[in-house]
Amino acid sequence: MKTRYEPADVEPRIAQTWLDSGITHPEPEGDASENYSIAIPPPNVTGVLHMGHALNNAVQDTLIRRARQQGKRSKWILGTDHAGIATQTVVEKELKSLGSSREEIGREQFISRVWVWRERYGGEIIEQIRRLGSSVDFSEERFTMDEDYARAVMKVFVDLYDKGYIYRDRYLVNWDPGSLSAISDLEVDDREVTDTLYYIDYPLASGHGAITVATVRPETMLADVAIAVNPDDERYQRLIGETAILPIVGRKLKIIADDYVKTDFGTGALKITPGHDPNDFEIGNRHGLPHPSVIGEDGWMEGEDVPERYLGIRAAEARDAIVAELDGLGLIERRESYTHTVPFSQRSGERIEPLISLQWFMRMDELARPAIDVVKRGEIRFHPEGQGKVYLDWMEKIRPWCISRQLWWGHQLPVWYHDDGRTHVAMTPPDGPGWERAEDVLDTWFSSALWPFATLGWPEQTAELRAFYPTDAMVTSRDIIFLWVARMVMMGIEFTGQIPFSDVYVHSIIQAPDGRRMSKSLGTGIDPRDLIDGGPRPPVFASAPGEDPGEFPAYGADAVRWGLLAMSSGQDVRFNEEKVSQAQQLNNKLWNASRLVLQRVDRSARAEARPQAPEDHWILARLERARAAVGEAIDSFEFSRAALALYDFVYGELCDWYLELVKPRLYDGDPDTAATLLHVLTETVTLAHPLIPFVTEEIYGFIPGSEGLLAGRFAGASAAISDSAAEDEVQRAIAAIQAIRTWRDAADVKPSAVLSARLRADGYDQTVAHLARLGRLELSAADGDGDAAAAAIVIPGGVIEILASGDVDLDAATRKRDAKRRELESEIRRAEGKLANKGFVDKAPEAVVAAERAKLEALRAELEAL
RNA sequence: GGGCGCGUAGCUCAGCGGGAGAGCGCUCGCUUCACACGCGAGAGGUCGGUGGUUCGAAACCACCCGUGCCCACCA
Repeated sequence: MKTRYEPADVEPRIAQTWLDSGITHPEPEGDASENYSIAIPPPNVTGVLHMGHALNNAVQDTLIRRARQQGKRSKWILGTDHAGIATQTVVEKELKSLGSSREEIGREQFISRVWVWRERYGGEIIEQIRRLGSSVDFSEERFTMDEDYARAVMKVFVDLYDKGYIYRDRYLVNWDPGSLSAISDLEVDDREVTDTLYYIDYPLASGHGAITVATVRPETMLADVAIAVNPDDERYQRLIGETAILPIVGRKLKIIADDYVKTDFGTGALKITPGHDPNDFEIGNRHGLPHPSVIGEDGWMEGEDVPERYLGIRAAEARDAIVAELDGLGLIERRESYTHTVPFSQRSGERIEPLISLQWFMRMDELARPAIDVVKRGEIRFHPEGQGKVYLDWMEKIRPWCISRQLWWGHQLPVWYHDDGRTHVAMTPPDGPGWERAEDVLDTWFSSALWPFATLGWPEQTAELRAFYPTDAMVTSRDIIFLWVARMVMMGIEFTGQIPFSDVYVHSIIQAPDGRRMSKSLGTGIDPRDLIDGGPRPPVFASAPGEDPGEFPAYGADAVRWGLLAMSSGQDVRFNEEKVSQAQQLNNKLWNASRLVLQRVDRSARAEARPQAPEDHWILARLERARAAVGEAIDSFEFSRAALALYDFVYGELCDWYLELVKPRLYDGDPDTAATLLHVLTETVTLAHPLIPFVTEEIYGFIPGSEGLLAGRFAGASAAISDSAAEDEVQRAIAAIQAIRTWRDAADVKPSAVLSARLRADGYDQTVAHLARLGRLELSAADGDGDAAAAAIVIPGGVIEILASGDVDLDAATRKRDAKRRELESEIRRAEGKLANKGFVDKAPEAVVAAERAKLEALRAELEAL
């Protein structure tokens, strides 16, 4: 065993061992109530691992390993998502670089090309997941485009259509001119844009004056169908019901009244263009207005309402031309610069063009109702709780979902249209001539919504489905609660009659160290692999702009996992490398603590708790507390608490004190000590294993008598071991040793100097040797006589008298004693004041008052001893 | 416009009704036979502000200031 733990030497080997052992593949036996399962949020096949995945995986692996330790059949369902737009875009780019395009090679060719691409690169992310140590069931990998999965998707579509949830309609959609597809509200980002707000006069039909409207999109005026004002707006009362003339086109526009119109914005008069604006679309519907269109799906002007001179030019050009024409007519009253937010496509980055389009929609309100109830009733719990409210708020006002996409890569709709206008929706094509299959595919999230059960073989009633559905936890980040989590709940209930999972853990989004989002293009993104195996730090780590940020050391997957868990909380957090480094040190510490034990115990020794001394009882009690603390933290999804509780135990109790106290007996080769140490070591790596699986597995392999893999080791429930007398004694000894060290430092005593001293204190019967060794004292019995004390160190229950020695700076020691006295006096005053307060004594709980009294007594005794 | 958070040591954060904590950084000391990715000791905070509840507030309430995110249809 090396003096340093080298994760790069260990982790890949251990990962392979786990893979070969089969422990991650449970047999599909029993039912879901006794088993444990998690469905992984399927990464995109185009994906590479990012920090979000790393944290997401760390959390799930911690949960699944803990469940496995508790003896449950535990399955972590693995798979990837076909990710419609993202994947199509990547392959299209590749085609473009070859000088071709999807249009050129045609749909069939294109799709087979995507499959080839997927074969080649789709496995990379799986490889990366393995490198993280994630104990997913690698033997069964799902893909949302697999045949079985596709069948489930088709069945769901057909069923929902038959039930009347899915329908086809002309509706205003978010049209993405970049991907040439409709997209859902959730795939849209708002960005701030500065536009020109034009005030345009629309002459009144009466010939008396004009009504002025404000718009940032004059080109859409060709599709205006009305002008709306607020019914309470006194300025326009008399005009309601009148008619205005649409400039350029000459169409008559009725002036209508609608509450939507704000009186304090623009002119208070709003041109109504239902074909190109979501609000106008709603207003138009309320008033039974038509919704003509003047902009096509490609962003060019088209339609019967477009004058010939504007046909076939881009909307942006049309805007300039129309503004020029209006200027010529003297109808533009004024212009204003106007900054507002407008929607952009998340994928293509293009500005959304709201268009009337014939699309497939899904009515959500009825499906939402039971999905709301299960959260309200607490059958599905969100962690942190607040996220449940976010979910409920969204569900309460859910809107129809546009599920068709004008893409090629995805689940093609099981829909056929006939020349004569008939529509056939079924799992199988219709008979006879004249039918053609719908070209559209489904929104990727439609298939993702079936993930927890379609991955287990649904709609077949498979053994896997029985054993592992419903799953237990869903681990995800906030940004896909609506896109994914909500839809899984709705579909799960609708098609299986059961909730798909009982706990939703919403983890942090890891931000760059400077608080910006992590992104490659910003230079803020971190590739977890660079953290694990070593690699360049991104520019954001530079101490000054332009400076070389250097390289990450090879921290290893354990360190990255522990670091991320320690960082994470209920809210977004900034990445800080120190936590990863802290984890590296923890791993190294555990490694070296193991070396201490393993190099000194006999190979025939076996782990068994055989406590002899007070510190043995103490560490066994502390171990149980740590097990309880870590376990409870994991069970309540408080991972940073779990990580830090482990750290505190390993450093603050095991290494700093127990190993130091036990060394003499260990060096003596005492068999009881060896057995107890092996027991403590085994239980420590077991308790740490869900958080840092690699290093603990490696250590476990070196423990004499260890059997099988730690990853498969059963960790029983915490036993109630406690020995308060021993615990008190050791705590007292620790405090005493610390006091001695502090005193020595203040008195300028060389660390190597051994001082003669007398112990005049009670309660150290079994720990006096520890005081002497770790305090570097030559202790003689307190017989009252002997040399005069040169100084006194206050320890719990008495003092240690230091006899005169050239090693002691008496002045410094005196200063130290005086400082201590002042500190004690001040604390005594505080305690006395508190106890003199009638309110405190009368109203505070008795235990609190008693504790305060005891504290005062102890303080007085200490002062007295000085 | 609604909603959810957050402001605690130089930095990143924990604590969430009874004597201010961790890691890193900083200072001093130490080749102590597991570990210098180490060991020991120490400095450093009017817990964003104001008011209130309470015997007692960093914690609970109100308001204010600062800050982050999510949702939403002001042209």
